[in-house]
Amino acid sequence: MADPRLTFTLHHLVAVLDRHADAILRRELGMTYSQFLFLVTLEGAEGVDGTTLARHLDVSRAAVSKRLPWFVERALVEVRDDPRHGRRTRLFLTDAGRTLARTAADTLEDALQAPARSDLDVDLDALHRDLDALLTWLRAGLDAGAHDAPGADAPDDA
Amino acid sequence: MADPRLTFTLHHLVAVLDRHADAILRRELGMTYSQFLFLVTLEGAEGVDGTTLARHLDVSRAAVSKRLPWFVERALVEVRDDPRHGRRTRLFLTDAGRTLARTAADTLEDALQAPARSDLDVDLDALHRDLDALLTWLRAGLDAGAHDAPGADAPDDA
DNA sequence: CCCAGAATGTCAACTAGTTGACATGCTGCG
DNA sequence: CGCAGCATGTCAACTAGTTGACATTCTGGG
Repeated sequence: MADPRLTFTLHHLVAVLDRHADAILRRELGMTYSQFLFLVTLEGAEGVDGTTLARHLDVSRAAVSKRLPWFVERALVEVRDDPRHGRRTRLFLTDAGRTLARTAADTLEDALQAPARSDLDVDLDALHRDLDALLTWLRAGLDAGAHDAPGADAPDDA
Repeated sequence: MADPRLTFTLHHLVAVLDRHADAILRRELGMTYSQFLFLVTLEGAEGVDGTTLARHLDVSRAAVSKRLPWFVERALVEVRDDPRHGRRTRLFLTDAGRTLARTAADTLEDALQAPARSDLDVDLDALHRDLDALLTWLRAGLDAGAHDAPGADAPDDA
């Protein structure tokens, strides 16, 4: 990374994508990109507790704890007590939450990915495979070389 | 993006890269990844004013304004008045700042990119080309389709 | 020349995350 | 059983950004 351009391109790309997705969702659905991420992530892991959702979102437990009331007030997410564990809660999408997550996903699909697949001369699937390989390699390297570097752990989903 | 996995992989990859780079720099040089970004970005644009540096960093003017004293106190960055413009300042790396930026870049190179090039079965240059193409396409699409979506502007460097 | 308007750096108030501490509940070893 | 230890959710304090407002400085068209 003495030549850090690949990393820079990645950062830039993510920033532009996020901004664009955020603008679309705000305009079309009055929601934020990170609200979308929250809902979609939960959709893919329904019934998990807060700790697990935090791990899926790559965010702290406290962050999830602070954001939850917003979704509950709007009846997008339901928090149920775990009957087997007084401390733990289980999180579910309501029907409205699921519908919103899917509508948002479709909106982004139509606005971004579909156009990209049709007019861009890049094989997105191959690209995705390479990025995945890179990610996997990185994680392996981290676990191996990092005696003192903590970072995220618990290979539970990815 | 009804199938948002490419975006997710990108986010994940960037997060892992940043965490790893941050850990390395903290351990080896007692500095933060975002401090490194600040220095490297300035190295590539020496003499710019705060507004321009903010644009290069993809961050607000206020953010640069708040961070500058930290670098100046440590004699890594020098702020000179622009003789032609009483309000504007021009920003330069000191020798120490330049040295630190380069050491940090080399450290990351050794720890990440070099190993990746040697044991990873991914063509990083091709990957970079594809990401660049995607980024370029995205930006073009934004400028074209976004009547109301503001976003960043001023095609000045990238 | 002059003044409307834009650009610059900074400030205050806010936002969404972090870490570390805590009370509480569960688990398993003796 | 009992209790040491871990996991869970939440809180307070902090961090690094944001936006919007501001004073100040420059610029350009009458």
